[in-house]
Amino acid sequence: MSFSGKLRKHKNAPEPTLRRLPVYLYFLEKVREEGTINISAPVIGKNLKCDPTQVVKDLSVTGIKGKPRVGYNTYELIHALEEYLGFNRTNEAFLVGAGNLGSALLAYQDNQSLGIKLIAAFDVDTEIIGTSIGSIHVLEYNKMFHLANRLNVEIGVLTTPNHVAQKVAEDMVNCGIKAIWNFTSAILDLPDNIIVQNTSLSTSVAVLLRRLNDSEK
Amino acid sequence: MSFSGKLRKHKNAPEPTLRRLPVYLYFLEKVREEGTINISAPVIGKNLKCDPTQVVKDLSVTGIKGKPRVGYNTYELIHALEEYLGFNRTNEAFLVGAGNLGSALLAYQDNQSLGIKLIAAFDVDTEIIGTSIGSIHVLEYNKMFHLANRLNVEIGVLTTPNHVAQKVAEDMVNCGIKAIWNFTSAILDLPDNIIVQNTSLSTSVAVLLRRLNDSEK
DNA sequence: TAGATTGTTAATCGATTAACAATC
DNA sequence: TAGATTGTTAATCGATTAACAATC
Repeated sequence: MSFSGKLRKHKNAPEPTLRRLPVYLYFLEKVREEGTINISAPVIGKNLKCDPTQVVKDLSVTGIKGKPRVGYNTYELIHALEEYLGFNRTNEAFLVGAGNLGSALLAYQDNQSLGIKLIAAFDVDTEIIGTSIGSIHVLEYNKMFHLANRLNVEIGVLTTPNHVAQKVAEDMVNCGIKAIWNFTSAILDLPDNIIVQNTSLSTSVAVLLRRLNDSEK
Repeated sequence: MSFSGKLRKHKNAPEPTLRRLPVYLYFLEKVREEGTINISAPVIGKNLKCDPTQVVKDLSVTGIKGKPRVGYNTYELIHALEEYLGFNRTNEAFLVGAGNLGSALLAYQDNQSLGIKLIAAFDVDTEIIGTSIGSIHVLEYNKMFHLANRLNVEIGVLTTPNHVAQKVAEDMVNCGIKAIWNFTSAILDLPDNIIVQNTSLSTSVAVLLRRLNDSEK
């Protein structure tokens, strides 16, 4: 048995659980707006069409306690989820590649929170450098290196064409970026301590098509 | 033991496997361009940083056979993966909500295949109705019902604001759409036979932030 | 033939589900 | 008090990993 020096505030959630937590959070925010003060796992499960036992288990990772017969306090639960997921911190990020997908993300966050805050966008296309998307200016790519020194940005969003993705990712790492949200199909080869979160659209399509084909026997 | 009438051509892959298959496919296409004729699971594993045993198991769902000492024929494997994933069929789809994210998807598919083909886009905003994004015209939302009768579209892509998502999804179902690729945060309540593939951006962010926080002890 | 790789079967690991005691 | 719900522990289910025989 080992004692890791600093006490863990939260339990470590398995990834499937982690992926469900933002869904609960969105649902709870909707429910709070309707003025609901307490909500139970069975009610959450009914709305989200999932097993109430699993809801209880998932929510337990936040450390929040519910009351038998009553359920959880909506406000407390939202707060605990935001804290657990890190959504209440600023999480500033750079975006590289202000093309279609990139500008969609930039515009998106004006209306709805992503969980991270894009504070600057970079591109090499002189046609879009200097323009603004949402409230963010698109800057010359080379400016990234200079800006990275001043601001202490740890997250990079990669929405470039596939063929430059590896190079840009390496540049991001040199700028001190620790985690890359990769929307390209490129397979990034980076130091082990760098976190790469791949979000390929094909993955979702693959799952959708398969379920569709299976349903048609 | 039951005999299900029609012989299954392929094995049923677990979802984690399914999610990895497009990654193999992308890598193999890159490798084919370089002229590689045969490729083994250990080589794939080394490049994609995953376990060679798992590669073998994953690829086996396609039914393709490799040769000991040699590996798999690149071309055959790509073909089998495309077939298994359904990427070689047209998979025509409607998109509703030609805002930021919607237009990004429309423009995206001009450069790179999504695995599905968006053939029409609909919106209610008179400012964008009549415009073209990529090679697709944005049509008046009400036209969807008429067009759905003529074309036999089974897939709907939902990129509307959250508050209209449920209504649009119901309309899609009434148009005969069987599978919905949902980019909104809305929790859709639809008949059980309708396939809903949720692709929420927050989910990815949640996983990324957690891994980042964990890495910082 | 020797050695590398496939492919299958068994063992392990982890997540989900079920059962039940605690409690409000 | 009775009943509903939490929360924990055990059982099940499924995916990953390991072991090894088959084979080119």
